[in-house]
Amino acid sequence: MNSILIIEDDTSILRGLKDNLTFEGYKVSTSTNGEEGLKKALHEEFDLVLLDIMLPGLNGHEVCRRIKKVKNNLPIIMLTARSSEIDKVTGLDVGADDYITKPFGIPELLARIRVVLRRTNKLPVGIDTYSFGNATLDFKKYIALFKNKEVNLSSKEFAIMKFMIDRAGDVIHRYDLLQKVWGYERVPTTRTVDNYILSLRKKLEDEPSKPKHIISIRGVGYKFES
Amino acid sequence: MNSILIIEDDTSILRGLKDNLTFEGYKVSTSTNGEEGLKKALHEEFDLVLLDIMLPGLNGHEVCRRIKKVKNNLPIIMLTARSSEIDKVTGLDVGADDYITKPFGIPELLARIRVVLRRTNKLPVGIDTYSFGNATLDFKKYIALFKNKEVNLSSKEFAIMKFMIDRAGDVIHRYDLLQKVWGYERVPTTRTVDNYILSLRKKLEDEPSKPKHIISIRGVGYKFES
DNA sequence: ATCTCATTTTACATAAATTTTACAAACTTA
DNA sequence: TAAGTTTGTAAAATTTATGTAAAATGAGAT
Repeated sequence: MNSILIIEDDTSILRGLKDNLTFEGYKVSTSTNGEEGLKKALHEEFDLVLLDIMLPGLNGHEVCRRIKKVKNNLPIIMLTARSSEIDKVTGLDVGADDYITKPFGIPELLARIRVVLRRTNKLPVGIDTYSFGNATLDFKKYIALFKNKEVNLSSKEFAIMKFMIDRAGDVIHRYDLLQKVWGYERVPTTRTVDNYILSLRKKLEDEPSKPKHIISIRGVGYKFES
Repeated sequence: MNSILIIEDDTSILRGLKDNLTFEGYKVSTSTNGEEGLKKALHEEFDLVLLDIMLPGLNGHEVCRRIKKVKNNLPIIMLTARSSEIDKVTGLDVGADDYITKPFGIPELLARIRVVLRRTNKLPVGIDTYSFGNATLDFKKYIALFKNKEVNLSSKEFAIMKFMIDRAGDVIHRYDLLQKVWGYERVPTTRTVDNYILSLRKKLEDEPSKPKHIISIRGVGYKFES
């Protein structure tokens, strides 16, 4: 069951959201002001935060920025009032994963929540090793085995594999990889990605030049298949 | 619910439009001048823009051009006072999807809106595979099957199929295909399109020379029919 | 400071996609 | 039917993306 934290000062909207999300099977926790919400987000464990931009005290942008500073991987969807001139660019700039404009329908919100959760999904809790072909990766101990022999993967290589394995079967755009693995600002030449792919293939594929798991989709990006 | 942005400086027309469209169930946002309208169009999410040509400051043509430059797929219907041929032509030239001449009746406007929205409708959210005849396309995984065997489609071929399938049943002008799939600047010989069509038929039709799904409309372009 | 390793950039080769060209076939129109 | 278009088709020519290795850069550790 996924847990969601809602930070929203309008109690009628808050109640509506909570009821709907609870009904959908999410574990919901709420907060009506920025400071408290931030504290909860940082100290408790959530899978997603719904964050209103207009908040008394600490505003949504600031809360978002501070959450992301500490918990970069905690996904955040911003709720913005339609009449306000807030543009989505600044919202996403601040690190939010998505935004939705009020008034919004619950189905739309649910859809976005599913997308974000899916996108940021981690390996099932408790399991932090993954095997494919002759390779086994332990994402907790940062140990990689190939044909039962330890091979050295850098932390970025682990990050890439994690990202791809979490989305096994989906085509991953080069751009997404750069955004999500390398971070926001950082935009190295896209060839960097290719070189990592090359290196990972060398380390984890039986025949690096005929990869079975780390596959190119020309014109788009790469795909991991177990 | 579809959202519409109206950019119109005459406040009485604006009010009338807004009321009518709201009543019809659209989510309506408005703007009375070019600059602001442009900003909204670019930074917020709309399904359609109604754009007056005569605007103080930035005129409608210019707004249209700039919107299309960034959001090529955001449909725009121009509202024009003069019914001169010139206006129509330059209006469509600038990238508008349709135009309507004042004074117009609300039923006519509604009809055009429906047409434009229908035309630009994408595959239903969450569904990213599509089947017809013996072919199945997965637009997310970039996998194409024909008679249950995987065939290789390039990313551009996928893009063309996506474009046509989204408009299934509509005749698609060669020119549109070039504009929308290839982008603005890029204008290869139209024979390029034909060659892609040829290639797609070979890959996805039972009898490539007697296509059942990817159909030619002489003098216009092509049409996809499931 | 020097060494080591991870990371990024550069450069070039190669494979694949894309575009152009050319001509045949089909259709339109007068 | 003949002339003029438009489309089908294959193959050649060109461009672009990716594979790949090696050099340059940077950040820590000794």
